[in-house]
Amino acid sequence: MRISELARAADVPLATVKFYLREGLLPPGERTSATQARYHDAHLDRLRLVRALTGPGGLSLAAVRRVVGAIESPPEHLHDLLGVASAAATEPVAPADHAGVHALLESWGWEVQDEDCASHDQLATELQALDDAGFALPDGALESYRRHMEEIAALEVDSVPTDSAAAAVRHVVLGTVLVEPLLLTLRRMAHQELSARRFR
Amino acid sequence: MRISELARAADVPLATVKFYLREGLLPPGERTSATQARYHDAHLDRLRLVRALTGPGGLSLAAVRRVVGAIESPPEHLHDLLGVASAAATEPVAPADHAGVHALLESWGWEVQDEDCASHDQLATELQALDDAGFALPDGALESYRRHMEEIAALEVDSVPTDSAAAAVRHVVLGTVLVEPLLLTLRRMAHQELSARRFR
DNA sequence: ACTCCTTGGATAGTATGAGTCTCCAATACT
DNA sequence: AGTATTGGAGACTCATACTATCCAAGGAGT
Repeated sequence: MRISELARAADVPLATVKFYLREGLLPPGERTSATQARYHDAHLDRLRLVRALTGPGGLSLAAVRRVVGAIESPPEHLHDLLGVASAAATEPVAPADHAGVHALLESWGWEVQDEDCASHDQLATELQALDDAGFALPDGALESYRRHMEEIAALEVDSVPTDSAAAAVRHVVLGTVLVEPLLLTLRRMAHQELSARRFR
Repeated sequence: MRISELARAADVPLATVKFYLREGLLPPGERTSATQARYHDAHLDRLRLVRALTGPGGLSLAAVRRVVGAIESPPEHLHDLLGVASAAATEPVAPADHAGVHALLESWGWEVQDEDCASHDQLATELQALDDAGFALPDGALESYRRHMEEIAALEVDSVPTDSAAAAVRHVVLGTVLVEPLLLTLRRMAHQELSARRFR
């Protein structure tokens, strides 16, 4: 298909498609002449992926760039792949003091540490922010959060397709990014529901 | 304290404090003369709240404006208060078709519907996004997500302080906004951990 | 009283992110 | 032949969240 058809098919303004091409979020089409190129279903899929990630997923273009980078050069080991995909979708955070976090993880029996400890910094930063805001988590809350997230993650890890690397990355990225708002909305709705029962 | 002391105490640039005053995120100080005003601990608390919400909480100033609005005119019924606080912290979304969502909620025994259905629109939009991206939730995933979020919410609703309206709003807003990134990070770390066990 | 600092208020400027618009000469369809 | 479309480049726009500059009035230290 031609660029204008691609744009129409994905319901994205032509100027934006050109912009994504310039930014390398979309690979260039297959040139048929000096002023013409042809695009395929793969381009359409990619374009839809970009829109899903920037729109509902709320990712910045920088994060999307990392994600498509991960898709285009998948590491050979499936486990690393998941890590890369998940890291790509996360905004990087400044290094923090994560001694406390290490102790916590150990008490949970979590042994993985990505060598740069990015997720530890993340967690430490977030706990610090709660503290700075003068918000104390209720007793056992963190433990309970961990337990629930672990169960959710278990379900999700089991459903990752193991046949093709591309499919696995796609699944992991979308599952990570698009399910997040869903979880948060369910939590907020549950707050509504339970507070109605409790206080009315 | 004077404005410069306020700024220093909260570790916020003076120019930014002035900006927040202009924007109404910080109430004006108590005037002592034509060119002087005095600020109190309440101002410092507010300033720290704003920074916690915009920084780690990741809220836009528009959302912060809604939140402080909710804090300044608290509805008299505690339940409504929670709803307002939680709605204030959410970016509004365009109305969507939520017939399917209604059916879903009914099957969960969730009966609350805020009259404008904002959270239903939210949920419907997110499910739609998943669908548009060609991502099918594994069987029973949604149900499982709901169950876990309900349990988390139950814990949280029980820990809301019921003594003062201001304390309740503060708790709800911070708990909603600052715990969100925490939950997501735990989920991602759990993915790492479980995928390591599963695929290595 | 004199000097220098700080304040509130207003206006203007900056940085970043994410597009959007305009032109162009070179094709491509009809 | 004539109109429409293309790729490419550059400039422009819009929003958000600050920063910076300027000012005249008012306080503080000597």
